[in-house]
This record gives sequence, C-alpha cells and structure tokens, in this order.
Amino acid sequence: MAQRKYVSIKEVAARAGVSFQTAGKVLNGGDVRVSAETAQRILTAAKDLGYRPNTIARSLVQRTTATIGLVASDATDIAIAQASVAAEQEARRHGHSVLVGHLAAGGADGADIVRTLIERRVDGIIAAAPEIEEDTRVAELLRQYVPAVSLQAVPGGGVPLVGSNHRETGRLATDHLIGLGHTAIGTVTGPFRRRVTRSRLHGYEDALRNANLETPEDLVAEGDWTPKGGASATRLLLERSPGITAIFVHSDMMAMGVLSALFQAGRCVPQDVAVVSCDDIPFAEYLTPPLTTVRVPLAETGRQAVHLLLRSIAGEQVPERPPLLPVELIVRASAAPPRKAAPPRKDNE
Amino acid sequence: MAQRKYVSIKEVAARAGVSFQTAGKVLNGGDVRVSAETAQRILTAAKDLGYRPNTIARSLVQRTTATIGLVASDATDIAIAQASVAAEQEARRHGHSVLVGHLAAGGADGADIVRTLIERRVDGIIAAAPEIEEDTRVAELLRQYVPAVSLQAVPGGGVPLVGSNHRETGRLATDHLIGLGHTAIGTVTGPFRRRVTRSRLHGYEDALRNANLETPEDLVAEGDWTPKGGASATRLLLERSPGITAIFVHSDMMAMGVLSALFQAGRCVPQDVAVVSCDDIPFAEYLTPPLTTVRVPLAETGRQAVHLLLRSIAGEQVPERPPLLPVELIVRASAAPPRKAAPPRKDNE
DNA sequence: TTGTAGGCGTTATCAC
DNA sequence: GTGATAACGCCTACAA
Repeated sequence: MAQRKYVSIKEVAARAGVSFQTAGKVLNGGDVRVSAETAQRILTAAKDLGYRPNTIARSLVQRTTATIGLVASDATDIAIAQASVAAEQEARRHGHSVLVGHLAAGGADGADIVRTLIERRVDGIIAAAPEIEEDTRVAELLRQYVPAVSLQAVPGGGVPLVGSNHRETGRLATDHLIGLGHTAIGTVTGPFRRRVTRSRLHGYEDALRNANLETPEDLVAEGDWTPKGGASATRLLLERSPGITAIFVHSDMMAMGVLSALFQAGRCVPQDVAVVSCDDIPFAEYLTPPLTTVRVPLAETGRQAVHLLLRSIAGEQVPERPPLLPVELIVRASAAPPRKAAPPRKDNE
Repeated sequence: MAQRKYVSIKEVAARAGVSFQTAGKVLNGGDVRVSAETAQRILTAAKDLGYRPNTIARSLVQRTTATIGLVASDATDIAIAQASVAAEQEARRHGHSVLVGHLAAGGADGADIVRTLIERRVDGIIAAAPEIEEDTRVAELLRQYVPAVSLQAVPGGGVPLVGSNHRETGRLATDHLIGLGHTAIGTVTGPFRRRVTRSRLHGYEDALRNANLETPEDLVAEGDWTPKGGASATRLLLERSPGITAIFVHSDMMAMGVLSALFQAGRCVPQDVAVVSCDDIPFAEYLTPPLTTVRVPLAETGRQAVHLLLRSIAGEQVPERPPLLPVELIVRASAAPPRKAAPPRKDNE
C-alpha cells in the first residue's frame, strides 16, 4: 500500500544516462537500433526503478488502446458467462484487454455502457446481451464509432452477427422427442420478443409439421431464461395440457426449473415426461436426471466473436453473416420413449 | 462500420467559434464559468459533430483512469461470477469501469494479468480468484503499485481481505446435520490447499467435536469445486464409508455432482443421505431436491470489495481485516433426519 | 467571460 | 547509435 509513484521513462533514462527517447526505444519500440551495452544499462535501470510502461500515454499517441469492450447480460445466465469468459481469454491471447459492462436487470443501461466504452476508446465492441436486441440507441452507437460484433440481432443491421443456428437447434431437439415416439410435445420458451426464441420455436414447429403433428397454442409456455421462469411455465403447461409427455425447453437454465416443477408435480423424468433442452452448460450432465440437450458452442461463439472483431479492427472487411456455428444433440437421460399403454396420470394436479 | 474519425474538442471549438479550452470547460470541467449562450453553441456543435470525450487523454493528465481491474477465476464457478458481476455493476454505479482478466485453468497467468492491469494504470485492483492465493508474484504486484482488495488470502498480507466467515459456514452446515440426528457425517471439500477449504473443514470439525463425534479421515474427500469433482469425491466417500448418512459439501457447484453421484448409487436424498452445502447460488433451490445450504453473500462481497477499494483509492486508510459478512443457513429439502432403524443399504455398491 | 501557456508519458520522424 | 523536436487530446493554472 506504499503507493509508490510510477516512474516514467524519463527517470529511467536519467538513471541510465541516456535521453528518454533512447530509453523508449529499448523499453518498447520493436526496432532497437541501440548498442547492446546501453540497452542493457537502460534495462537494468528500468528494473531497478520498477518501471511499468504507461499504456495510457502510448494509447494517446498511437490512437489505439488494444482494448475491446464487452457488453454482457447480467450473467446469472451461465450461457452468456461462458461466452464472455472465453471471449476475454481469447482477446488476451491476442494482446487485448477487455473492458466489461454488465447490464442491470432490464437492460435499459445498454447505451450508457456502450457510450462509456467508446469514450474509453476501446478498439472494438462485442455485444453479448439478448436484452439489447431491440435497443436502437445501442445499435446506432455500435454502427457509428467502432467495429463491433454481436451475438444477437442488431436492429438495422450493419453489425456482424455470430452464433449458431437456433432454428436447427429447435428442430434437432424436437425431432429427437418425435423419434422417441412422443406426440404430445410441449415447449417452454424464452421470452417471445427474443429472436432466439422465435427461431427455436420455428424449429420446433418445423419438426412437428414434418411429423404431421399439431401445434396447438396450449403446448407453448413462455419462460424468461431463469429456472424460476422455467418452473412456472411448466406448471402452466401441465395445467393446460395434462396429457403432455415431452417438453422441449429453450435453455438449460430453464430446464432446471422444468425438472424441478415436474418433480414436484409428481411426474418422473424421463418416464412420465421427457425433457430435451438447449445449450449444454457445463453441469447439464450433473442434473437429475442428466440432461439431454442440444449443445450450443458458447465458448466457441465468444472466441469467434473476438476473431471477427480483431479482423474488423485490423481494417479487414468481415462478413455480416459469417457461417453459423454447428449445434449437436447430446443424448443423456432426460428423454426416453413415452410409456406405452399408460395414460398420463391425473393425480397431483 | 463507417469508421468515422473521432472529433476532438478542437474541432468542436472551431465549429462553435471559441478556443478549445473554452470548449473543454463546458464539455467536461465542472466549474463552468462561461456565458450560457456560448455554452449552448458549444454543446450543439458537439452534438452535431458527435463528439465523444477522449478519456485516454483525460486520464493522462489527471493521472487517474476511473477504472478498476478485476482478476477473476475461470468463472465456470458461478459463485465467483456472482461476485464479479456485482462488483462491476457497483463500480459502474460509482463512475468506474472495470477491466477484467480471467485466469486460465491453473491460474499460472495471474501475474501477467495483474501486470497488464497496472500498465493500463487502473486505479485499483480486486482479486477474486482462489487460485492466486499462494501466488507471491501476484501478491507482490498487488502491494506495490495500486490499492487492492482481495477476496482470498494474499501471501504476505498487506491487502485488505473481504469475505465471509468460512469456519462459521462449515460449523453451521454441520451443526444442522448433527441437529437432525446424524452421526456419520462425511464432507466433500474444496482443494485442501485453499484456505477456504481448511476453514470450512475446521468449522466441520468444530461442530463434530462439540457433539463428541469422531472425525476419521475416511469421512473427508477432496473435490475441486466442480460438479465432476464433487461426484467422484462422493463415490470415494461411499466406498470408504458406506455407512455415511450425511454429507457436508463445500460448494453448491460440487453439491450438484454429489447429488448426481448419490442418485446413481441408488441413495435417495434426503432419506438415505442428507446433503448440506455452501453458497446458495441462484438455482440451488431448483436442484432435485432443493438444496439446503449456507448462504454466502457473494454479490454483497463483490460490492463490499468495490467500496473498500474506492475508499482506498480515495486515500482513505482501510482496515486490512474488515468485518466478515454474515452467513445464514437456508433450510430446504436436501437434508432430513436419518432413517431410524434402517441400516444403510449395502446394495448398489 | 474568454484565451494563452505548459505539461501529462509516450511514440514518430528526422537530424546529428 | 543517439537525441532533438513535435504531436496525441485534454486539463489546470493564470493572464487578458
């Protein structure tokens, strides 16, 4: 806590008996045309003094901060956390630091966060927060000032979008359920306003349609990505359609709530109700029962976002719609064929 | 993507027909002694041009960045994520931005991350990564350059420590189990090297000792904070001490693995084995069964870290050991009294 | 009320 | 090889 004042390049130079420009060359600039001996003198002087380069000053003259901004969800949602941690690590591997801003509940402060990032002159911004999907002010800022990459739709476009095929995800999950022999398949969705939700819902409908199954509205219940929301959506579903034998859930986090609500309603998973979800968060396999889910490459998405952004920062032209990352069904224990002759139990309701 | 060049205060001034210093006054400096009319002219000029103050330049002269650095764990661990998100939000509420660095697996890069933060001249650093508990290089940097606050022990001290009473946590959990009538109580711990682990273990032993119960080494199995580690520790425990009727787990994340392993071994929770854990992560109540756990105020810890750090940055003297945050037992369904006459089942093993 | 001078720590350019 | 000179965008005096 001795709050030692930072020593500048000049003090190092003085101690080494050279001009500060020379010191600068050996301490930072790559093209060192300095005699080995003076270089050494400068280096030891720097070490003695505990010199730390001042990136702020460097940024000022070079007009680049080697920093990227990350706007993320509240990150109670593990899926987002996965992506953002991976993004940060990847950025650092490429010599960049990351300035984060987590949206408050509701996400109304998205524009404030982005503005701050811009004022700090980040070289680029990654948006990883479904909440700002409809925020036109954020979109505006993202387009106008720095290169940006988004993990969700940006109103008005103009910002490259990375992610996976959500419709395919919904289809894959539902197909699996259909393949097992289910016909009464409900779904617990994300918020309807979210594009991910609608895409996954489309995938779900695609699958049902292909199998000539109906999709009555009773089979769809809206959640909010939280376990709690998943649980209440499930209760609603059971109430409206007690005959349901399978549920496609739009996220693993909600699936926890679904499992919990099912358990409390006395329905066994997978015997009474089969559950398939999306994401494959790290502990999906440790739920009871282990979750059958469609793996979404979250970490990889974060990394790809960084790569695209770095290319964009470097002045390269990057596609606004790079190829979607592949998803994959991970079969575990939460989905099984429906009970043959046994009609759904009516008790516990 | 039009990469508009940033406009500087000079261009704004030119457009408003004043000197750039005057423009500076109204755009930033608080003490505006400028006529309302010119001020207005400057403001509109700024808006027209899309002026964004350059924090970098400001930082250079003011020698403060209004940025704090956060060194965090890989954050697959939700507990850490909770604290760090809360910290970031709180920092922002106080006008500070947050530069994060997530340790890679193993945490060997702690010093690199801190060095980067220092070179970026963060005003202070929060360390939230158990992995660096023994890293003396990190400790050195933390002491030497900027105010810092840590959520875990720092070798050599000199850095204020925030957190909760881990020993009390262990005691509370174990006492609950004892109160329910259990006598064969095992524990799945964090890594032994970690101080948290040892403290919680001490709490566990305190409780057992007070109840005149033995603590054979067989009852202790080491985990690694992950569900997977929790699961294997549990299997080990069941193998060594099949008669166990209760388990105290050192984290909710591991508890998921414990629950899972117990389920697979055919032991019902809580009837056959009672489980009490620590943390109370957001979805603890949605596990099957809902987890009885000792709540650790993770978010609050993050916030307190920010408060302390901000005070320290302001030059205030802060205590190296501020009061520990209180923990609280949350009773849910994963712990019940042991079966009376029924000896532990031997099948499935 | 407004403008001028000087400097924050660095890098870049170009003499010496 | 080395060192002047200038600039990056802003702020804090202080002078007009």
